Parts: sequence; C-alpha cells; structure tokens
Amino acid sequence: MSHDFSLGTVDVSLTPLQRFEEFLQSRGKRVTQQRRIIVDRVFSHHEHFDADQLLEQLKSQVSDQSVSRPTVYRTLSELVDAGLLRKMVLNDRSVYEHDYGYPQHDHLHCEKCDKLIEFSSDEVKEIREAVARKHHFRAVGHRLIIYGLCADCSRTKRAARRLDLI
Amino acid sequence: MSHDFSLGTVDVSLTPLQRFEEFLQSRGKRVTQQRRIIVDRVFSHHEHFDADQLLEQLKSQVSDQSVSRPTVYRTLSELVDAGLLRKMVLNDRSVYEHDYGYPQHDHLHCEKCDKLIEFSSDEVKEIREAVARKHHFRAVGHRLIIYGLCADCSRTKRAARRLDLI
DNA sequence: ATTTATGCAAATCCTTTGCAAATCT
DNA sequence: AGATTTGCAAAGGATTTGCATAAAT
Repeated sequence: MSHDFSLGTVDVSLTPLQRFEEFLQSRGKRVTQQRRIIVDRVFSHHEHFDADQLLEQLKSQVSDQSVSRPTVYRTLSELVDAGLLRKMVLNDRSVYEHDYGYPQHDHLHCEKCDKLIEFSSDEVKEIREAVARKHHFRAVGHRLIIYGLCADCSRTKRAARRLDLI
Repeated sequence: MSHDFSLGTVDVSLTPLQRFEEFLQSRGKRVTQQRRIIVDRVFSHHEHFDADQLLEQLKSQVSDQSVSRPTVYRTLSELVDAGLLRKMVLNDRSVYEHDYGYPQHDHLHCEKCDKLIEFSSDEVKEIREAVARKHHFRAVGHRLIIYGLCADCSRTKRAARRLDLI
C-alpha cells in the first residue's frame, strides 16, 4: 500500500496504520488483527463508503479476512475519533471518507446517481471565520454540501424526467 | 396564530396551513384533523425539533390533541415534500426546521449545548454557483453547517474541559 | 497473567408498514 | 358511497450492547 500525501496540514509522515497505532497506544487500546485489516482496506481506496459496503469488501477479499459487523462499527468509530476518517450523512445513510492526510474540502452531491464530487474553496473557510467572529462562535470545522445534478446526469435530463427524478 | 413573513422568495401570502391545504388538494389528499393539528403546532414555534419532540409537544398540549406516532412521521414527510419544512441531520438525529416563508440560511451548530444559530450569507450562494459552474453541476441547493462552540459555551470553557467536551 | 477485543445473539432506537376501523369529500 | 387516513401492532433497518471466549500486552 503506498501513500501519496502531498497536501493537508497535519503531520503526514506516518501511514494511516501507524497513526492509528499511535492513537490506540495513547489510549491503552490494542493493535489487533481486525483493526489492521480494516485500516488496510479503508485506506486502499479513496471512495466514500458505509459500514455495510466495508463489510462486503472485507468478505469478498481474496484472502477472506472477514471481520464481524460489530467490530466494523466499533473500529469505524475509533477511526473517526482518531481523526483518520470523517463521517457524514447522505440521504439518511452514514458514509465515511478519508480525513487523515487529505486537505479540507467540501462536496457536490448528485441526487440522481449519488456521486460525491470533492472541491475545495478557500472562500468557504473565510466565510466560516467571518461568520464565526460575528457570532462570537469558536468554529472548529464546517461541512458544506451542494446538492443537485452532476454533469453526467444533467446531460441525460430527459431520461431523468422520465424517471421522475427532476 | 399570526404570521409575519417579511422575507423569502416564495409567495407568502398564505399561512402555512393554507399552503399545505393547497399542496394536499393538488395531490388528491385530504385535509384532516390530525394534519391541521400538526401544522398548527409546528408553525407556532420557530425552533428546530425532531419527531419525538413534536409528539411530546402534542401530547402535552392543554387540549391534548394527540396524534399517533406513525401519523406524525407521515405528516412530517409530507410537510417536507410540500416545501414547508426542511429536514437535516444533526449528530445522527433528524431535525426539522421551517422552510416556508423564511429566507435561505445556514447554521452554526454548538457541539456542547446543541444550539443552532441561523445566519445568512450571500457569499455562500455565490460560491455555490461558482463551484457548480466549474464542475458543470446543476446546483439546486446546499447545506452549510459550521460547528464548534457558541459564545455561551466557550465562555465556560473550563467547565467544558472538565466534561471532556473540548 | 492480566486486560482488552472479538463474535455471537439479542437488544435498542428510529422509522416504516399492513391492515381494519374511522374520517374525509 | 367511495376513497383516503388513522392508529395499532408489528416489521424493518441500522447500530449498539452483554457476555463468554479469544487474543494482545
């Protein structure tokens, strides 16, 4: 597994697994086989995913390294606490995406094909700071999702209309 | 119940109930006692709420006009379809807020006291349009939540630290 | 050796559904 | 009258938990 972390503001000299190990140790938790399997899988792809998909992926691996459902849930939540993953809710589904080693970004969400497109805009952060200042609010983060139709889906608008998606 | 809708871009000459009645009629649905009770309650307060809270509020009304749980859920979802309410997810809880008659806005969410503060910024919409254009994306809406600590809670920071909230 | 983690089954929470009875138009 | 809606109880789906066993330090 290779990692190309050229962006971001945290120390990215460690692989996700190493960073997770640090986190676990700092909390007196253990580096288990299952946690390793999960981190490996999660950081071998950059797509967003939900708990079920991860479970499927683990089961369908050549080396069928399956992990139980409760352990997947438990580990995902640890990965969020560790700052390796970020959780968000997309049409009532909890999805996860890489946080560690990737720069802050926001999303365009296609309501037809469910595609998530990342973008980053310094202006969003500026607005966030300006608004926070105005309200004496201590901002620690934000989430911006722009929803609508992606290029592909708006091209096939007539098809979409037929399907009542517009 | 009085309504003071001075902002917003839709026709706000109708009360929420009237607007809902229009919606129902346009779909061949009926104006029932329960739907009226729910709309009255929902639009008598501007705070955000979840299904459970609404159910409680209905039960505790002087004129105990209680409505069953399934009906509350069914009606909430109709109100969203009708454009009267907007649904969002806040720490894994579905909350609703008024949409009809109120201008587009975004939120500051205090992670300690769970307070939601509304704000509006034209710049957010500008960014949304610029980003959409760049990605050939047909934006229909967006949601921006800035999270952190509100003024009250960051004032009592030491207390928060004691509670492991920072 | 001791403590933490796992997997199983069962529990929980929130939301939805089937259906007979009640309510609208 | 005829169609839709309601409330009940039960089903569903996602996530969590208790507990005995397995694994890590």
